[in-house]
Amino acid sequence: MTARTERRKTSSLANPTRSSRVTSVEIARELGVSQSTVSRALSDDPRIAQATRERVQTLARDWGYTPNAIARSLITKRTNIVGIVMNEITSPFYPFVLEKFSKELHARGWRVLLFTTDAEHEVDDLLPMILEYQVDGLIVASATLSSAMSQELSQRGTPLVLFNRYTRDARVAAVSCDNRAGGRVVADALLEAGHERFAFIAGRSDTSTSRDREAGFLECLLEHGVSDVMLETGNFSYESGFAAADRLLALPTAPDAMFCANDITALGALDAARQRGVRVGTDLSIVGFDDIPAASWSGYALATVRQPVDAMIASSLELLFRGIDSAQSSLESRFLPGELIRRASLRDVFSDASSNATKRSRKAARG
Amino acid sequence: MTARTERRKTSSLANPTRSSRVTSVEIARELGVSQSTVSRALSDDPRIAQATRERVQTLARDWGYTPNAIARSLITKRTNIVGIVMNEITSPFYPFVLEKFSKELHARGWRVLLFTTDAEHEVDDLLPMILEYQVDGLIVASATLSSAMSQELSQRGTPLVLFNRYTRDARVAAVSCDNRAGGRVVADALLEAGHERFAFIAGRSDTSTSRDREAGFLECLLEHGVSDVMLETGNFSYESGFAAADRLLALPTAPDAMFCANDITALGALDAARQRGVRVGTDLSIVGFDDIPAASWSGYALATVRQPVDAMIASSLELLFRGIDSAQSSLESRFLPGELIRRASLRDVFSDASSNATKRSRKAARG
DNA sequence: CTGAAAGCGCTTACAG
DNA sequence: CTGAAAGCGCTTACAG
Repeated sequence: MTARTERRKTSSLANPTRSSRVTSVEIARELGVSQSTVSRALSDDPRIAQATRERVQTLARDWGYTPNAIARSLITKRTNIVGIVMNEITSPFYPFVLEKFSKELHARGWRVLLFTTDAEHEVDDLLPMILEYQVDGLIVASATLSSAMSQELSQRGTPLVLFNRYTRDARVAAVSCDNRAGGRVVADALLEAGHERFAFIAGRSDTSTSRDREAGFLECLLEHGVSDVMLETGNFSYESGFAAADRLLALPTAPDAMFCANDITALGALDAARQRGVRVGTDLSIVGFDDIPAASWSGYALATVRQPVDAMIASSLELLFRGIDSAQSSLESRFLPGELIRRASLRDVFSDASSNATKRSRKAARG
Repeated sequence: MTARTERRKTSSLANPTRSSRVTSVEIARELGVSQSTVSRALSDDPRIAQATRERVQTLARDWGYTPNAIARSLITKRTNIVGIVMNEITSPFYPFVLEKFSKELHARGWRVLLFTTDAEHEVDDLLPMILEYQVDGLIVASATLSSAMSQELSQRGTPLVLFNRYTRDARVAAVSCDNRAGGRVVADALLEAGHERFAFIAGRSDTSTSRDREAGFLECLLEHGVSDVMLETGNFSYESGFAAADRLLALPTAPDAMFCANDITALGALDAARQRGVRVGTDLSIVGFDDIPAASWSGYALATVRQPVDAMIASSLELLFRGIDSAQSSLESRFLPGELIRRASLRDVFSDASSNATKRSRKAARG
């Protein structure tokens, strides 16, 4: 009792003269045991005597001992660090992705080393610095790397998962929203609402997300006999959506339905329409993609395709950890379906504006 | 020439039988030099002969050698890792903060270990896991930690900088937007525009940001004889801003000027006003805080106080690195001034609605 | 200009 | 149940 009280007095907080970082050797010396015993006691090795374990753990707590993960990593050859490379982190959708990855990984005892890029193909250049830190796995979100680099990773036994990107290379694991199917769902909904003049406002054309959403949209329209779709190109920004919609609505035969490559673009389009006095949700339907918070703001009420973020994260981590645990990566590409969220910017099927005739013919065509 | 060609053939990419991670020892063995020489050649030690340096560097490149930063960290007692703890990472302002910290740190050769929280005071619990990884410095954004924990950090010699928070504790470095001054600037602008019935919509009341913005606002109004300010409490969300503004505008004597604790709240308030047919920027001025991208969208044109993000980041890193380089933290609190961004949601001083009489009396009072 | 050696702080067979 | 020892992959005095 007295002894313990005394030890508490020499705790790192109370005794600034002691070395600022306690090591297991110091604990061992103080207790007259070996350093191995300290290590084992702290990792709850069952072979250590109950009494010893308690003495060690108590002193460790009192002295504010923190195990050195760097030293541990060196000997175990495992850092418990996952690298996350994130492109366009400031685009509204990705902070949620990052937060969820971070939460999930922390909950499982993993740490996140973060790298940000603002160009899709910067990843290759970042890779050396990432690898220096011996990450046990790597997630690349909204960007890709060369196949030389992904080979380098598999060489080293560092699993990689692409998030919202994929490659033709079958040796890369990837999880993505099914953007093509999402585009189809939107086309279906717009056709069902009786629309006839369609437009697509693209994001950056070098992204598979935008291209696949467009492809699915056009493909489905074509299957329903619509081959003439107005195309505008934006860059995923509000301003580009605004400008593109403005150009479209100035046309002699303006579209009555717009699908935008992402929500931000759609919000810009929506404001452009409003500013021109076009009644969104009646004269014009606008649908976005992502379901960012602003889409559900009552000022917008933007219909959109919600990305299944939670499932995408879970899937990514499953693939990643399968690679980490088994040394044998499982190189699937997974495409998870988005969900159409109907809001006021999408004309209702039963509204006056969508003629009953049109509706019936669609139903017949489908049935 | 032949020799070099041959070596290239044994590169890690071409030779899958070799160990997946090359070490300096393997390079040394291959070249018949000591491991110390390899280490020195790779770090461009001037004492190494030019020829040796080149042989080493060439083989390292060909074999895809990546130095092990974990091993280096262990011996140098420096990880070159900065921990960033970020609260409310999905609030639109913080992704920009994180991106800039990340960019700046990478540019200087530092890495970022990311931790996210969704409660202000979670940081204490995270600290042990952060410290295990021997971060050389710690940035805590939009959250605080107990003084026991900040003492623990200074004990260990790990510099800490609070971002957008501060403590009474003079032993903690902190960089924040001058929220109080920002609140004053808004009060000034609203008074100048001739407003008379003021409201403040708070964010979470446990945050210094919201409290300081409110304090500056009320203080300045009081100095100009306005003591009766309507107060509503939100939680920094769009919905809470919408609801609060809706309540305010339902009052018999509704406010003609609203200051909101952040932009998101203000956007909600703005939409609530519109929905009630209130002409924002004429009958009612609304001012936010942050200057997130949506504030400048033409659909909103929200006046706001722009946080000087770049300067805040630069300042934080300056304090952090001063602590890292000198082992003697410099424990300043810095408050950087925000800038009022006038947009359409703020009634113009010279508009009809702000009576000349009012304007003159303000000017006289100030002159 | 180069090498042999110590050592960072741990984990983990191996031996008792 | 515990300890002595090896070793992870580097950096860096120290010596020549």
